[in-house]
Amino acid sequence: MPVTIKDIAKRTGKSITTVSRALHGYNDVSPETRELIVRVANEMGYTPNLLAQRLQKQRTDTIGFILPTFGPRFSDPFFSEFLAGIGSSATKYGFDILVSTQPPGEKELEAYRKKVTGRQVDGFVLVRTRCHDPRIQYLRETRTPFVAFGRTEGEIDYPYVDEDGASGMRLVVEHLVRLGHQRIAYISPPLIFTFARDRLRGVQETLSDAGLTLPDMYLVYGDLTQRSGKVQAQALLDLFEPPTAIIAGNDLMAFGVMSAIQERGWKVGKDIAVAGFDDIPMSEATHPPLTTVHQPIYQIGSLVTEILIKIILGETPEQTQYLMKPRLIIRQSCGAQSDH
Amino acid sequence: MPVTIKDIAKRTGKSITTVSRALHGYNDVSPETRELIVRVANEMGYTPNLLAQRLQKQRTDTIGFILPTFGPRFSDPFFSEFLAGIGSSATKYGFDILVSTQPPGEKELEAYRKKVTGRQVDGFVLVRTRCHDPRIQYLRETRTPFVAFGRTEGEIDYPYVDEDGASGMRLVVEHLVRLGHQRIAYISPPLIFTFARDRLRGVQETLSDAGLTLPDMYLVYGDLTQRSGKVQAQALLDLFEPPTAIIAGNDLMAFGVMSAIQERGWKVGKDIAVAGFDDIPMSEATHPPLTTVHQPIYQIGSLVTEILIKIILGETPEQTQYLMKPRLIIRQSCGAQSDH
DNA sequence: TTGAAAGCGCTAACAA
DNA sequence: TTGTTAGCGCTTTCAA
Repeated sequence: MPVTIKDIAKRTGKSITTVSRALHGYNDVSPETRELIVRVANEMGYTPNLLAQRLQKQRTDTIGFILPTFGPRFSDPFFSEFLAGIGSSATKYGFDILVSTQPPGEKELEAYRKKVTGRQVDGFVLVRTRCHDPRIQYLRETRTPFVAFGRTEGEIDYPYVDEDGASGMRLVVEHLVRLGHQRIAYISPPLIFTFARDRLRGVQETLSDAGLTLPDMYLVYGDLTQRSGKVQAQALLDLFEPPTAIIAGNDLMAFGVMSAIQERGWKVGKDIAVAGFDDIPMSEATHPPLTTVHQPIYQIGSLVTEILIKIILGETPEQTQYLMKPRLIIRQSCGAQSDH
Repeated sequence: MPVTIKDIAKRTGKSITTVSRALHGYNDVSPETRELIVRVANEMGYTPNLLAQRLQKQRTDTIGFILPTFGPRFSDPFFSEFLAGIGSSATKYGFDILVSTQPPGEKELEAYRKKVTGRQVDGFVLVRTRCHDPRIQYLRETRTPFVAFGRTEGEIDYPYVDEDGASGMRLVVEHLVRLGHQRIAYISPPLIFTFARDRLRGVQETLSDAGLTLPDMYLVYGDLTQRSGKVQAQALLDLFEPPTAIIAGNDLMAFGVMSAIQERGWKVGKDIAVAGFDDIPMSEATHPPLTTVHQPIYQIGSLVTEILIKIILGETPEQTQYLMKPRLIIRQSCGAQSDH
């Protein structure tokens, strides 16, 4: 049986109230009493029942995070790293993380609703925002605190952290153009995601600034997995006039592109250039190492969570919308030598 | 303000008790009363306060999972997939998952203790068990339900699911020996992990059964990351008599090995064979696709959680210790053609 | 400086 | 079939 303040009260001959106050370090308890109570509490191995504490306080010190899983082979390294980032801030502020898994769709909102109305969490961290995101709408309506990694379309005002995907792609395209590429293809993630539209826009605009275009046959779509990157790349390579460079909307797909190329006996970075986006740890260990746009996922997870917690605590964060400037990591997959 | 049963009681003119009973579908409530209460509850948008419910029930319907993070670039895809597996079972039984992050070490046990004594969780899912695992000792002492993915050393009896790593490595080594390899090197994960010892044992025993050995210079250690796989492989390739095959203790390190080989202009699967362990999704998309041992991470996560929940619910699972038989996935990184 | 008492929202034993 | 009452473990007003 776990120790309660009642047990401590009995043991010390003090009242429950006094015990509670002593344990919280209030100054309306005599030093001797406090000393006694604290000592006994330690001896008995007391730790507060957080459920009771929270019921009383009407605050859970818990943030919610719902993983958008897509079935068994769901292993985007993104989420491990992001979760680690959330965890670092949560721990720092003594918050817990309540995680559940739920594929986007009908029942998704239900999962959020249950946690909100069940008063299980004080707020949410959102990822993979969509252009029209029902989650954001719902959380705003219910005035539930949340911070998102990613933006939506339209003029809705809410706290977010995002990386400027358009600028990121600008760096990539400019790099390729500088290397002399004219026929550049792009494998885009599904356009329901806002980041996908941003990145596509970045590709198109930069291409057009350089006097080039992204013809329809060079624009294909993948589902963010390596497998789809490979499949789409195969189609691109089968074209009568295949591209000389392929940009993938994320690193995972870029890996697929590389293996499609290598399967034909061609050399990545020599016969054909490949670039990705995200700079997941694995991208420096591929052959050749992947040129990509760095995205500090851990730091973003950590920042998002910190903002959220401040909002929950009623502090007003000095800034609630961050648009991070991306950085191009030049490795060897585009043929250029690394700069450092 | 959220709706409580008190509000419903007031509105319907019934007592709090009756409302509670009607909402739970007890049969000692008249049909009309029940119908009325349920209707009003829906109208008012009632959902129970889970905190209160749990405080009363003395059960949290929550399982704990502590991620062993190792700093910013923590993105082992293993955890995403495993967590998705946990989530699938948890959702099925209406359980929540409380996640926190904590690197192994001094404060690790503290993290478990806080959740246990704070009565925040009903039990734990453990991963990456170590040969002598303080977490298991602690949870057993406090009689906290838990199920582990992985075993420990010694004769401690507890519920676990594990894959037979020794048999897995046997399949790999036999495959390589069959292909004619005599000089086989092995990059082992840190031996504090039980799975690392199992896999090493499997390599050594099978080698010795085949009349071969694993000389000291062919046994090196990595930390499970691609980077370390690469570094260790470079050392192996620099040997006066380099191995003709390199087995990595996990897929991530195997990727590192492949890129070390390719960096020298050699061909994986032709000049030198490479094998991994885990069969993470990415391993079929590398170039060449990686021969490895399949580990159904999602299913294991799901099974572990299901067993745990049954234990928590007081049911006696028919079986609490699973040792899964591994399956070799032959792709092209060892030079053999895929079977299917 | 201390304690009695109320209440957070809920469940359940008991009585009516 | 229904309501009264107590209590889960805690915090906090209020009065002493």
